[in-house]
Amino acid sequence: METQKYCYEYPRPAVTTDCVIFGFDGVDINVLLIERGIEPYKGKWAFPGGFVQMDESTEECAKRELFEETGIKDVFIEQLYTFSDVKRDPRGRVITVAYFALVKTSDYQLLAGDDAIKAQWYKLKDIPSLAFDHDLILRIAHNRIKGKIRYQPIGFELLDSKFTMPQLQLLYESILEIKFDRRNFSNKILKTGLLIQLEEKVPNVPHKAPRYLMFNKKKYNELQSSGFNFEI
Amino acid sequence: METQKYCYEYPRPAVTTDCVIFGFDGVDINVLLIERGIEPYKGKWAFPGGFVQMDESTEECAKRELFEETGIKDVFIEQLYTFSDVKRDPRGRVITVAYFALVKTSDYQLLAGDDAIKAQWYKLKDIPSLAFDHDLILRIAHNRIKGKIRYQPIGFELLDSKFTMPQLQLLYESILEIKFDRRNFSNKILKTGLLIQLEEKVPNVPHKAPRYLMFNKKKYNELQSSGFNFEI
DNA sequence: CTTCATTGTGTAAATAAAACACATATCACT
DNA sequence: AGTGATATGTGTTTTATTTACACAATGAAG
Repeated sequence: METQKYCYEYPRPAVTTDCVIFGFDGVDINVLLIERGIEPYKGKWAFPGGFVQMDESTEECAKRELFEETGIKDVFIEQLYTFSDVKRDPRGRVITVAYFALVKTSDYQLLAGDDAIKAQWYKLKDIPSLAFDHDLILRIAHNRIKGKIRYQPIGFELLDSKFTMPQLQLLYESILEIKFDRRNFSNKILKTGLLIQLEEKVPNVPHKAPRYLMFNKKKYNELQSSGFNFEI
Repeated sequence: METQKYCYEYPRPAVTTDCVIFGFDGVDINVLLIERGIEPYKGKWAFPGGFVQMDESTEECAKRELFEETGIKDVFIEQLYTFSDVKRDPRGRVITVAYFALVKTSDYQLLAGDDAIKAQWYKLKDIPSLAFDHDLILRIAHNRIKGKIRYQPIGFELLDSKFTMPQLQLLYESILEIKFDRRNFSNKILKTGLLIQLEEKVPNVPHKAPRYLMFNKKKYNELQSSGFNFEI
């Protein structure tokens, strides 16, 4: 065929990347999905992603596709897992290297929806059945951030620079899907010495107002380089 | 060219797998390496691995190549990481999915060395500089087993089915590169209920003989399915 | 000035981890 | 047979961490 111009001695699988972007909106954990405009799985939702080019690493590919399909850039992504089931893509042999990230939804503006590609945040608990093996990928990605958030203070980056203890607790609870005792959670977090307590309080609430807190990133970096380990 | 018979509309990277097999010989941690017989890196040592075929997953490929190059089979391997640097292979664009495993060297017989391919165990501390980016892959794999051994009882599988408490402690200490208090280590391990204590003792030692122990795999599976978490 | 909802700050009890001591088994040597 | 050297088996005590739990204080609404 005329268009089949890249030829090799042995057959090669196609290689794609996919991005599982978790976004916290202050209340819920969301996942960034794309509505597929073409077959296979036309009309179904899937993770942003696409084919790896010859001059880019898989990580660069994941970031590029994420930007092209959703308008989101400058995200710190991490490799999740490589999915290589022979039958995972009906188009043929496709291996995908999946990446994940955890961001604050308000930091990013999604592409307008009138495009061929429609990008949208879905609440984690409302995710529909996805294209390809993306249900599996999502489950593995969610497990990964559950493990990660307990040992790295990534949680703080999902809130505004000023936040409250109840907000922080809600965030941890919604990712880990467990409940903490309010008093124990507060004690444990404060004991790390990584939070700066401001005098300012949340205005206009019909009850005792919580104080604002800030994450002490400088202190965290110091502690980290002296062998300290964060843990919730 | 006549042999270039697999053609695609867009260029595709080649996909390979590599296996980092750690082997415990009762004293040291070893790594299984292959001496390369052809360019590039001819004469250098590298991990067993090779090109993914169209009818196999990357995991199946890793196991197949491991068997073909070393004679080792029936190993439980786990995915480590996918390396995709554009320049990581001088032959062209090659993405590799790396796997790792931790085994007992005495369980496996390596292929005879008169073959084109020479497979050999190297002590972890005596590893030479490796082909491709395999130094990097090794470093990442070693960090992974350090983390893994604390949360999964993989250590037990590196010893004979009958082993002693001092042997087990030595194994943990050599992988983790830390020392445990003999009595606390023993208490903690026994408290899990995962060890069966035999009456039989080690013969011909010039001191009080330790009893043999066995790992209670059945009980571990039961506990695991009811949500128990192993931790050292 | 009372009510409601929610925050701030503990303390006591339970559990887990770390530090520590003595009796015992086996071989080698006298 | 007795003694010494070496390493195991089995605790207890002390310390630190985690969990459970209670009451006073704040700010808006009625």
